[in-house]
Amino acid sequence: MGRAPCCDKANVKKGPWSTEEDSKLREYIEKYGTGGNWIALPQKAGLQRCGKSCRLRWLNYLRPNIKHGEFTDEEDRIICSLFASIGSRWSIIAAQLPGRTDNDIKNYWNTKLKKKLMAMSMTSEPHRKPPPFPSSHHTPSVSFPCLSSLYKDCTTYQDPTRSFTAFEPMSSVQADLLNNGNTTLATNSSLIHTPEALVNYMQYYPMKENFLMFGSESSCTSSDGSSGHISFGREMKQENMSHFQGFCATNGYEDNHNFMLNPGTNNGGKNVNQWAEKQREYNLENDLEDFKRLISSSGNNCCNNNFIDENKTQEKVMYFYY
DNA sequence: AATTGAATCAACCGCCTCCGT
DNA sequence: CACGGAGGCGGTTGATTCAAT
Repeated sequence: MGRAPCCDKANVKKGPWSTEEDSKLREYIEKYGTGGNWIALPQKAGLQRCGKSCRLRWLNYLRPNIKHGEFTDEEDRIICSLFASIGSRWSIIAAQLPGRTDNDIKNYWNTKLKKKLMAMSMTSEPHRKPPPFPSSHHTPSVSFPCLSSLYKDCTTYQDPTRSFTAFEPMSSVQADLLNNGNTTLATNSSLIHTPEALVNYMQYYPMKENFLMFGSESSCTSSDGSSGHISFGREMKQENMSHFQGFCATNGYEDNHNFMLNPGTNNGGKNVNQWAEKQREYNLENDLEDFKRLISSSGNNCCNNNFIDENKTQEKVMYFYY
């Protein structure tokens, strides 16, 4: 037996809203508010609609200050940046764009922006190949000295075309992004911060579910793990953390932060890194406030936010996947 | 002008989370 | 702690509009 429906499906109207219905709903809410009870609202307002439908209509269309029409370049940039940082958390993205609804942004992304970015990428760099696997002569130009040592560990890399096997593809993405010639990459909290970088990433290394990267592309503290911040990917639940493998690249592998993995041992040419310590710090589920701060700091120099200790120079990046 | 396929976007569905009991 | 109801969310659908032929 399934859950009880939220309303009497037989007696509610579905489909597009008429102007009369819109008027009724708008007038009622302007006069009485929602009363904190959407389920009861349609009856009170004289509407033969499901409460959820009323809520959706109000939030997405009728409420004041809703912005319709073309998205601006700035809005595009914000959407790209946040999508790269948090994935399809449309309500959170919408919260950063006054007047825009999650539904709007979702539709815009799915129907236009994604294609726009792809087209932009293909037009600007039609010859572009997947980022080559980095070698010792392919050291990132932006301050990321740790990557050179990281590359040395990537000896098992076999197929540069697809998939996140071991650690290497992600590091090549990282290197490519950093070599993208885009200065914002080095200063903002989101590594994939520009449309071009995002497209480049998506094109060759499609986003995997449950992928998350910790760390900073810029200076970070090294002693307590407090500098690590979510740079890219999606949330992961704490109960899944034990299934993660990953690595940590720092200037000194001896570090053992509470959110870090122990450095991988070389096992027949393969890195075998194990989740080693506490897992709490950067779980989006648990740290919504930190996460919000991260979002709100997007676009600011990372040294000004709470996640970065500007006095420390050691750099690190962590990738986790499963 | 008619047809057809693509694009758009409002709305729905079902799952998850939160909160009161 | 368990349960149930309501709100919230993201994915998907389908009607409508647009563009190409």
